[in-house]
Amino acid sequence: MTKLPGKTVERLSEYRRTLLECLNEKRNFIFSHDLAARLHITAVQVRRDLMLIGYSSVLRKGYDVRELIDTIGKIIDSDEIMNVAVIGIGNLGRAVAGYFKGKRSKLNLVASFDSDPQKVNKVISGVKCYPYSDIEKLIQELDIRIAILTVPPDFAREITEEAVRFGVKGILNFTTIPLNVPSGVYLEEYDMITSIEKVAYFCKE
Amino acid sequence: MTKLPGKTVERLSEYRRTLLECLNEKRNFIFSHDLAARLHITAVQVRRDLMLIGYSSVLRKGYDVRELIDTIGKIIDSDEIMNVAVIGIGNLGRAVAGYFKGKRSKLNLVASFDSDPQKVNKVISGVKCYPYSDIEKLIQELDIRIAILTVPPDFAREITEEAVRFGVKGILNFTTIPLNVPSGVYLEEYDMITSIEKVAYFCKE
DNA sequence: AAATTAATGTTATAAAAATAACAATTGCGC
DNA sequence: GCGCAATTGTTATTTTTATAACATTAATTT
Repeated sequence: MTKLPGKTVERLSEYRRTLLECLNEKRNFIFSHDLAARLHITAVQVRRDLMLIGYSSVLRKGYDVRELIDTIGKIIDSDEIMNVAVIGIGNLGRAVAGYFKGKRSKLNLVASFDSDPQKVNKVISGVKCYPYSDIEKLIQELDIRIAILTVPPDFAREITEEAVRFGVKGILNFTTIPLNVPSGVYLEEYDMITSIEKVAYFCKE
Repeated sequence: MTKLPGKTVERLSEYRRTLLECLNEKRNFIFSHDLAARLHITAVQVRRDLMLIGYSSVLRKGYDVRELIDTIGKIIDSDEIMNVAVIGIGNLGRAVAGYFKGKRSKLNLVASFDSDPQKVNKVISGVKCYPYSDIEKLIQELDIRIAILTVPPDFAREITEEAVRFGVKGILNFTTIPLNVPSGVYLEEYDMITSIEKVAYFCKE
């Protein structure tokens, strides 16, 4: 299938998590407008996204929750497990690592990296921390495909360059340093300061 | 001035930080294409954004860095200092609080809140932590306008409801719980899990 | 069983955002 | 001064994203 719009992918991720909550509540069917209401979007948006992934419900009693979870998984998950590393295990790195704990999914957090000798070789937030000098070896041995970058700004560029060189295919950049990566590597940037300043702008006056 | 597009506001925040770096490097003028290159966007995008804020350089030796910093400030900053609180001072809350440290800007981090008695009444990541029971009093006394929400998911809804009731005007939601707020309150949601799953989707195959 | 209701999938339209096109201005070299 | 190159500000176009419109289908009511 040709690649979906970025925004649709984001929402599919949200739909799935909402649907998993539904299962917890023993809800096996859900209408488009219910799903929409939980996420504060419109029912049309939901139906349009599901159209794009080719899902359709036979019944008119809403979507089959389990079935939809599976369908979304087939679209947005990779076939095999994809390994992830957190680079920089400070406060932010630990927060991110925490999200993986106890979750079984296609995304597997297999390592973290840090320069601090106090952290190296310890298990932090559920994942073992390695020194930066091991990055080459471990990206290859553990088949790490995704790097989550939570290092201090000054390290961001060189660490990225290494990670990409040794085979990482996707980067989620939480540093304030804009990165550039070769084509074939997907980069998603998230800048907290920008988000905070945006909130400030839109709530002033 | 009528409100700018959200994406433009985000970029203005990034422009300003890049320009501040320029000042550190003793660069007093910068071309649109230089600024663009540093952020990995196009020069046209830069010029269009600056057009929207009505900035224009008289010289053809690039933009006056200092002047542009000021101009952007006039647009995206509020007139008076705006006070901010971090709600939930776990790993993520501390990471966010850390960004404010030592930065003098129109955004002032004045408090954090947490339920943990170990944290309450201590200074953590440069900001004093208060118990949730003080939220009403402190939002009013300290004139807190912006809340950054980094609490465990189960608390998100009720804390938000309180914060809004007591006068908060902007919320940056880092929890995975979708919030809804009355009109007049600006809400920006950021979902790390979604970002990670998005990276996984776009870098597979 | 026909009419009504409620939900869906899809096409059409609108709004937002990014990109391209281009005229206008300035600095510079000659 | 004059022409050339570089850079800008702005309008026009394209692309992306969201919303609206609507025909269709299954359940429900009468």
